[in-house]
Amino acid sequence: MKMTPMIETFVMHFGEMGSRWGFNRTVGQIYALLVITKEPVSANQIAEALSISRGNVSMGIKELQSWQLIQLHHKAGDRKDYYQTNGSIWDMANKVFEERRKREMDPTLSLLRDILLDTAANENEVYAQEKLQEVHDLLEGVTKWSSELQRLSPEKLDTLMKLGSGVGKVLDIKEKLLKRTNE
Amino acid sequence: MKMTPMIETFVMHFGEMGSRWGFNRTVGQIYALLVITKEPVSANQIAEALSISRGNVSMGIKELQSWQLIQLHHKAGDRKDYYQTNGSIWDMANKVFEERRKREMDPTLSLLRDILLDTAANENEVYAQEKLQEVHDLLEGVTKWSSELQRLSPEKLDTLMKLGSGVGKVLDIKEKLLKRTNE
DNA sequence: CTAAACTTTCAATAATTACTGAAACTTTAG
DNA sequence: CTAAAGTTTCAGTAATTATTGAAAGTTTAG
Repeated sequence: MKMTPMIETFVMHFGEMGSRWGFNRTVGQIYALLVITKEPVSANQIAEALSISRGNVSMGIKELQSWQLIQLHHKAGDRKDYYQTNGSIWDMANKVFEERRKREMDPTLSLLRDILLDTAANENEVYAQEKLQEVHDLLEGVTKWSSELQRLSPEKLDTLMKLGSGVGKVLDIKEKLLKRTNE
Repeated sequence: MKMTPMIETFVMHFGEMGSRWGFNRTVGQIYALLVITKEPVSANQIAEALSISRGNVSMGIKELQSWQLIQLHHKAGDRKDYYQTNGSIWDMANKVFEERRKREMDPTLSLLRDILLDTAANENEVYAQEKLQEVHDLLEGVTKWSSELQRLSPEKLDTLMKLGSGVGKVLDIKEKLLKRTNE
């Protein structure tokens, strides 16, 4: 499978960005290739298109499957495994976001909970615990908020996003309504 | 400067997480140390506490300054440079978030814009461009939304976070109000 | 201006992470 | 059951990234 220059540009760029998004270059390239290819692609085709080893493709696929970003697809009368992306771009963003939360926030949150159970041994630790409490509360807030946003329907999320900072006005309206109810 | 076990646990953990948050281990450790230390700390104290070279501390400090996460602080009659964290924990989260957006989304967004200006050379590229357009729109939406959220006052943001998925109901109310106005 | 006190830079090297490819394993057609 | 067609694993190696420490640079007291 040969990539056209346009497609190659994107695939290579996505590879470079991959490491910033929490996966390695190869994984990024494989995913990009699957996103912009309509037909399911075999592991050998991936290896050929990206000029990487078959073994590397296998590990990349495993990684993408663990992120639930790709799907296995079989063709009748063909023993090869074919792959394609799983879900819409929006689903992809959600998955990446959730996976990153798990890797980037959950371990810290858990450690902070443990530390905050300990009793401070001196004034330095008292100050430290205050700060750690703040970090904990922030992480917990973001975690809860993001998991609740994910429970929102895509349409609502879309409305919310389009609203942008206009959300401030909507919050004001809510405040007023609440006040009126309480009066 | 000697760290107590509690403080060391946190500092080391933050170092490990650092690489997942977009900076390296040393930078994470230095920042953690500054967060939980009330008094400004000198570069030499940092090197001693973390058992790393003076040069490495210098580079770490440079990095943290570029993220605008720490501040220089001078003590009267002392030529040494002392450092302390800049702003609240919430400010820190904002800075990290913005910095990551710059590194993780802006370059891709810019590349996608360029590619989308090209004319598709064949049917594969037509399909590819459709997908790239989706990715572009998603990234642009998130970018715009996050920059608008940052413009919101901390109190509003707090309200919004606490609201969680309840934001759905508020959006419904807004819809109804709009309808009434249009009738 | 000079030298002491401090900071930064960067080439060399250490540590980490990713990739290859051959061997082991799995599945299925015949 | 056997062999062919495919996939996965993993030890060795390549590539990348982080760290050290000595040298160069900067600032200021005297």
